Amino acid sequence: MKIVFMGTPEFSVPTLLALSKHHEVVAVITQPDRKKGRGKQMQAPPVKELALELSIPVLQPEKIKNAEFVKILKEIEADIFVVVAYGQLLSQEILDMPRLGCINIHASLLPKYRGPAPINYAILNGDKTTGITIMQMDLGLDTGDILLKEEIKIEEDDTSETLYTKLSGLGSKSVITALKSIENGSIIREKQDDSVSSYAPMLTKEIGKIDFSKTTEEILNLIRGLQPWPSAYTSLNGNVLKIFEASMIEQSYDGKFGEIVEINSHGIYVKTVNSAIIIKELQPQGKKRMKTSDFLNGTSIKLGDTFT
RNA sequence: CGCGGAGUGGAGCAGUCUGGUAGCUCGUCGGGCUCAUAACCCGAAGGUCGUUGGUUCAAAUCCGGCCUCCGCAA
Repeated sequence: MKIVFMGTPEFSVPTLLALSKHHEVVAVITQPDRKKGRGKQMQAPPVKELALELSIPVLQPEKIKNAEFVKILKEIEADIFVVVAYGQLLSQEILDMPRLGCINIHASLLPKYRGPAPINYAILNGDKTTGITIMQMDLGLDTGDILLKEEIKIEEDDTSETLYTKLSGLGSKSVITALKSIENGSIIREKQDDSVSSYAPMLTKEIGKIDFSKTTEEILNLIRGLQPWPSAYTSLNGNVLKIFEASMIEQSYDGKFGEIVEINSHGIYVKTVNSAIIIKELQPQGKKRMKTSDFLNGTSIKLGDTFT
């Protein structure tokens, strides 16, 4: 099939790669290069880099709804648009443009976790499974008819980072399957049940602040669910510490919430409402991410110090 | 030119203000102790102090350029 691909971040990359092997990708539409990072360096989206490697024409409209650009899109005369984390909303005019409409990969089992941060919220809420959904796009935000769903287990040691990779790979396989069914007419469209839908809003820095008066499980989910950004964080003696890896211990301790109740070769034990978390990997302000044992070699913290 | 922190043996840090023998904790290697150990004791190796110019009798330390890493903000 003749496909126009729309996507931007790393998540979209495996799908573009898979499509390029099975179909004719005639154009890649991605967000414009943006200033990123500390300096002001312009950076190309990951999808653009792959597209250039594959010698597929890249288009980067500031606004895809722009009349001028819509005209260009139309002239391409694609069979279908495949959209994966593109970052701009499409108009009805664009949705209607290709013969087979537009399909989208979403990283949750819709109608659960519509919106921009489905992977993170699956972990934050302690879900045991999640998955990806291929849907026929409509004007709403992730409200289109479901074409295909694939479920995947969330492992104990999964973080939003590892899940991101898994789901992005799964999505790239599923979209090929879905396209096959679309092509031979065997696809079945299923309406979403709005009454059980939920929304996963954009992440903010603020939600990463660890509240040690919560349970150990909740805190560990926070740590796992916000990687690699925005990260769970706390502070000690006025310095911000990001926490990257921690585990639980089933034992209750005396002391204030957030107090260091034990330090040993396993890590730093911090009291929570029901037990303690053991911090194993962290990152002090201005420093690199490091193992707790390394951190302890150069810092003088002691029992009774409290994270706030 | 967005704000700020940092580059010192393999790791994490101190020393830099107030130039003058390179230090701490851990790891590594050798030996000892122990039923045994990630524990303890003794000893050893390992660093052109990011790079490059300058100031000086003398620079990790003071001054200038460059490179790299990171936090914040976007």
